[in-house]
Amino acid sequence: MDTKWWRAHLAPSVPSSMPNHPSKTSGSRSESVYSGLRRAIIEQALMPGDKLTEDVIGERFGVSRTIVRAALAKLNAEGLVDLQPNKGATIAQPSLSEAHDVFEARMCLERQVLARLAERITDRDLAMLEQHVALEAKAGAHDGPAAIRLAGEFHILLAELSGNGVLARYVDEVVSRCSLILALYSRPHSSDCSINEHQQIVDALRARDADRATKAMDHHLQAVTERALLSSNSDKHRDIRSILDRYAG
Amino acid sequence: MDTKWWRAHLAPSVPSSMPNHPSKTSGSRSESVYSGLRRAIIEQALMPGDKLTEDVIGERFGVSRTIVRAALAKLNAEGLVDLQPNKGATIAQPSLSEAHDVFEARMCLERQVLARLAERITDRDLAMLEQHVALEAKAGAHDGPAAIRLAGEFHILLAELSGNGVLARYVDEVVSRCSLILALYSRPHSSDCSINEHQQIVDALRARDADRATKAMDHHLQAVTERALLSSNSDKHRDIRSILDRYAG
DNA sequence: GCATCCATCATTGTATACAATAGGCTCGAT
DNA sequence: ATCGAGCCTATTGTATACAATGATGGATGC
Repeated sequence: MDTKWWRAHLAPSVPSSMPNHPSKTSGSRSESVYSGLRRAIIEQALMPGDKLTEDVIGERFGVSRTIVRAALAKLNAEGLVDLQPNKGATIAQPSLSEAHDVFEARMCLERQVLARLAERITDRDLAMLEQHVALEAKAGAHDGPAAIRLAGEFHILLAELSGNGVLARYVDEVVSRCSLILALYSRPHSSDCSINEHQQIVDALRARDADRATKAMDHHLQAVTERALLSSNSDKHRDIRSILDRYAG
Repeated sequence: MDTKWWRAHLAPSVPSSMPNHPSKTSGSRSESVYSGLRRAIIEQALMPGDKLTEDVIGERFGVSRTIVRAALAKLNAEGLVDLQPNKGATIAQPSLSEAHDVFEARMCLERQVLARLAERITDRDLAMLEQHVALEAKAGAHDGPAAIRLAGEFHILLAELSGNGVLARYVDEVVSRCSLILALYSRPHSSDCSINEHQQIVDALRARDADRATKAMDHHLQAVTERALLSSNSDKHRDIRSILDRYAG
């Protein structure tokens, strides 16, 4: 709890590589905290229910609470973080009902994405998708947290290639929230099956077969949804610090 | 430019009536600024391109820049406000391409809403819708800025009645952004036609006719979309202060 | 032993100070 | 008059101080 910690941490400049979304809260600092936390959540390093104390996060990322606060607000807007007045932030714990809503919205959005893609997809796009699936396969082998993230990013990539930025943003959001839902309700699944299903979607798109692609997607999401089971972690006081260090880069 | 203005303004407590979304940035203060600005934007009192200076807003709402900043960040996340680093916030000016994306997403989402509603709508829900349409008709008569807002709120109400919170949030967002788009690209339309079309949608829902409802909605949105024309307001330096006062309550 | 109350502490909410940046403006030179 | 260099001011970015709120734990009474 020593004060004046940052002076030491502050690198002279942090030129964050690539602003993921067009929307930015402000400078690159809160963005960096935001994306760090986001990644930690999506890779399930931070688990639903974990307390996100502003001071702790600020300490680990080398910024003041002001910045952390902005990042948390953004994560809250996305539904990844619960923010209770005067009690602070925790990783969101979607109820089963919310989970259902998210999946339904996701289905609806991704159908539209595929409909667009089946019409306008280019060979270059297909190449990118193939490459991504390959990446998934490789990461999936040694089942790192990266595999979880990559599985989601496949869908985000699809949405981005659709060319509709609004759709892309929403898909990004629902996919992220699905990570949370799986963390809460699913057994530690091997995502091998996912990869296979992703490949099928790409194949259908290559054939410009909107119908088959949609079917494949429906089946895929159905499979993911049905992994919703029991489970509930409740370590009252997990120490986040060491985890945050891994994501503060 | 006198400092220490707020002491005078600060009411002892501001028990904001109803938190629109479950997501809250923090306390009720930023919420109040947020919703005030939002309403001003949606009612087209604030126009695309208008500069939103933190100090000015803070002064009018009787809060510090900290609070204003949180509100602006949230509006930015919703796509209603552009936030450029070191240059501040302006009301968003969606490009035609963005406008198209928004409308496409909106169509997709609202179809899903209608599909759900056609199955599960109750008589009580229908009554609420009827009541709302009546309200629209009344407000539309003397064409206040409220009419614009109410037209949008019809769609938001539909989404909320659908029972899917995620869907509702997204519909809320795209509908709001449509206000901006209309402000930019449409002639000052009388929304009488809208009301009529809204009534048709309600009628279709009463008959539990998903198909007819969807058709009506498609037609309705089509009509709205096609009002996209020319126009561009560019008062370089509009004075926002008097407008803000009307929304600071 | 168990519940209750109060003191203490940890944490959040908010205003504000200070630094950095951007844009405008004056002034002089061409 | 037009252009550019350099100050000047308005505004944003960020850390921090202080207040308020909620949790925690220990002493007290039953």
